[in-house]
Amino acid sequence: MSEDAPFLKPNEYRDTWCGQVLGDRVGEEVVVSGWVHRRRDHGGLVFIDLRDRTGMVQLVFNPDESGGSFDLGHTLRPEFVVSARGRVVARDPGTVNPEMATGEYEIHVEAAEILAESDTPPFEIEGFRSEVGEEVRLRHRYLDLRRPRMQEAIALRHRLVTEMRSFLDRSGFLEIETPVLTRSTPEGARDFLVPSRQHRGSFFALPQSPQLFKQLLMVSGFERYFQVARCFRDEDLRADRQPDFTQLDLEMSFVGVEDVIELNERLMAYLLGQMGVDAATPFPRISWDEAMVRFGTDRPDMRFGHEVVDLTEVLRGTEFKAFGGVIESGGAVCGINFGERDLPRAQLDGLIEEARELGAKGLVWAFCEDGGWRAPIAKFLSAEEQTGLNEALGAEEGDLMLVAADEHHVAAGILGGLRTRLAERWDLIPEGPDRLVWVVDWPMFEQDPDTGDWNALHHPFTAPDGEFDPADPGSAKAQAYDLVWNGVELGGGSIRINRPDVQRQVFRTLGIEDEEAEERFGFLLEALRYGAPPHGGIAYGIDRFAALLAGFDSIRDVIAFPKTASGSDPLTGAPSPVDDHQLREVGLTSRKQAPKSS
RNA sequence: GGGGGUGUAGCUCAGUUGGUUAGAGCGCUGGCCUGUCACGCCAGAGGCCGCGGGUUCGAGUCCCGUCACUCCCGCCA
Repeated sequence: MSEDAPFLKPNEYRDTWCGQVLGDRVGEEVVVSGWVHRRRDHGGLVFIDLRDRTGMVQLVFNPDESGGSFDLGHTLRPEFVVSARGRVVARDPGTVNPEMATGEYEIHVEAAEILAESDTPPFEIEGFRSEVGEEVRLRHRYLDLRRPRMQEAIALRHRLVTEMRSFLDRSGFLEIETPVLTRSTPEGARDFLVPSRQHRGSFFALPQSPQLFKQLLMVSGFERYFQVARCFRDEDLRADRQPDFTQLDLEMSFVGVEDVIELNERLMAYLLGQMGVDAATPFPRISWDEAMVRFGTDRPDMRFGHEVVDLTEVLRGTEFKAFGGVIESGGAVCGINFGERDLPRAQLDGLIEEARELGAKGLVWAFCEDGGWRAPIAKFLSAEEQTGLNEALGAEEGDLMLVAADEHHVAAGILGGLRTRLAERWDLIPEGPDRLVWVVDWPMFEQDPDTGDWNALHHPFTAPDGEFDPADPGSAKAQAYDLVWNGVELGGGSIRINRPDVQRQVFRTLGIEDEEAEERFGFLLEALRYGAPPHGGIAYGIDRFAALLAGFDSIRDVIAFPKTASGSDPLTGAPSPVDDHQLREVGLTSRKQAPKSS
């Protein structure tokens, strides 16, 4: 493991960590304890790899030196918990194991004791031959977590959080806890509900974030707050989404966008430095509008090009109906040049299928050939259009272009989605530093195309940039910012509204009338009447942060006890039915009896 | 809620056109082995082919349903 071994006060079980059996201990008598990692029984000689948190060391059971403990050596099995006393010896040159940190040394056992036996584990703690399925790992998570890779990931997460606390402490932030049992404020994600026994028929909700409480703490005058906060959202899961997850939440008073960004840029530079990440600083900024146009997403991966190009003007008036029709009805045609690439027809068809999964009605592929297009639809496009498209996309001989037509944001979104998916498959990401980027100048609202309702793009407490004109919500910009790391949304925040009249105005725009706002958020509106300072902050996804640092695709690998994609825990069997007595106490009846588990 | 993938021994997987007694590697158990380190050699045990139904003389294989895991879309202020 990379971390140094912790201080050890010798006791009956150990005076030395396994990973610390090195040259300076040769000739000494040591006591070590740990788990049997592997056993190599030669009959007259038994080798045991003993593992603890710090690493591994080889024990040798030898009839000349081990005495009565020699027979015990034969009975050891994987994952037995063993304590052994013996002498540290430098191995003969021919028997050194260069793969092992302690491979030049070994312990010649003089006495040993089995502290606990183990059933045969359902899978090898460190399988070299294949990766064990995730369901089995989660079912026996306590064994999965014994694997050095998992121990490192959990330790890395600890170091990340420790450095966060350290930096913020030095910067004058106070860590303050906020309630987990709180009030449901049904905005955004679905709430997890907890029935109240003392107030039958009423419910607590688990917080989706500490948003409102941290604003209240600013009203209270703490000025700088942070929290490593557990958050809960009852939505479907993904590789990067769990129903309960952890945020680094922070908030500051008497600040504007620049102040929050400045502090967080220093925080991130410090953390990345501590964690050994090579990242370019300062972090560039891109407006939300520009990100959507150039990359088709609000979380652009800036490590590589192949940006979205608007081809609408090149194709205005085209004979090809699939493009011309879309343009006439106000839509756009967008394309990406993916560079020189030779793909069989089947893979090109596969791309069309992937585009459909992303919501495309269709996708056109084309190769630049002899200055024109080689494509199934080439015959519908004039020579001028073909050369114009190649020029707009900067296409050279042999380049593959993918083109989609739809409303502009839809077409750009599809291509941006393909760009992200193809980045790794086609090795589009060059070697080089990581790219963190601030996405700024977010719109305050987006309009639901079906209902015409306005929804908050960030959240309803985000301060507008400048004076807010309720008559024109569509053009209002927010003082909001997201930090995006290699295309992953790492965190986001905003300056908050600190005036009750503005807050009411925003609620009204969102269709929350004064009476309803009073009912749901009255405590916040009231607090804002008692001298709320200008304030703003940000929240980071700690699980995602740790997963990126550890090189895992799924945040489950940096969470000790995560849930499966269907939101259950194979280890404990949660969620589970509860008996009628428990339900009666909280005044509930179950409409549907869940099947008894196990 | 929708789509894709997977489900066969403890683990990772193979299993042909529907055809005899379902295989491999690892692990496990027993035996042998004094320098191994993914030890080696010999022998052995181990199966509800996810579950339910159907087609068929015959189903791991085909059909229908269902469950679990996984990835994606929707959803995630």
